[in-house]
Amino acid sequence: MPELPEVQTVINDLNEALLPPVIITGAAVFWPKTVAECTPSDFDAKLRGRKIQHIWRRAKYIVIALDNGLNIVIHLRMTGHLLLVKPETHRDKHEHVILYLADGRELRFHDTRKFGRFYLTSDPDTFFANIGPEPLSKAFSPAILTAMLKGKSRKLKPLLLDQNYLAGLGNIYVDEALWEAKLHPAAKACDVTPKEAANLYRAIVKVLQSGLDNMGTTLGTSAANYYSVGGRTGRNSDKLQVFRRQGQPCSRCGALIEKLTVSQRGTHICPVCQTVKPVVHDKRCG
DNA sequence: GTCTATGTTTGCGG
DNA sequence: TCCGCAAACATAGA
Repeated sequence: MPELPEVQTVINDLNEALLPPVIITGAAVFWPKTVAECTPSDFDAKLRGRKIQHIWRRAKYIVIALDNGLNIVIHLRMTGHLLLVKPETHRDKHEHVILYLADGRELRFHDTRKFGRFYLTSDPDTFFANIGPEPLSKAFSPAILTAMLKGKSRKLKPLLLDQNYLAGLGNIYVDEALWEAKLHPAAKACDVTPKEAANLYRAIVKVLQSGLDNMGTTLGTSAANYYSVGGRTGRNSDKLQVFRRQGQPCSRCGALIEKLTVSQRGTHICPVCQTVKPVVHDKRCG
């Protein structure tokens, strides 16, 4: 569910809500698989008494830095949410982890599908060693994207979804960025010209920035959908041009948006704006 | 009731 | 290298 803008919104809300720095007095785990490679009692023992220094993001991971160099790394996967609540709040059956805070509040992890994971690491650099560049950082540019696409025979959609290539994009923002750049999700990476790559770069930055500006994309109203700490929903669904808009007109050309499957993922395109590029090379790239 | 799809990631086999 | 498929789970919607 959450992609870069949603994860960043959660982090922004947490950083605001957890000032001044607060101490974790204990932890409870109700679904052990949520806490990877650590038993519930180990998890509690390692976090007890630690002060939360600050919270930051890498790709779709939330990193909670503690005062002893340990970091809680959280991936929300499809349906994970973090909630900051008063202790008397009834614990929902989908709340699988609770961090007890010294000021009385509780940071709870709610995850209907139980795909979300907590990790503990003292070495974030190693933990994130294989993750691709952050699209909104200086580590990413039109020239870098052009170089990344070069020689790759994969289709654009699975390439952009691959966190080891580029960090933070998921199904929504990939579809939106490809529409924005007028590129077909099934086009081969190596067929993208440098000029098109520059357009794609700008499109990625634009759709992510729109998501951030609107505090994320919330698609429905059920608990399985994205909302930030405190239950706030994002407003970016109003800005979507193709995602789950099949049958509706393209805002650029009026053609009806179509839904297809590319690399086993539901994919939304304007069939007129996003034409499939002809195969330039016979076999491979470069 | 039944069947399908789901915003993520990983691992397997061809 | 790349792709298709399955799995980890639960629920909403048709």
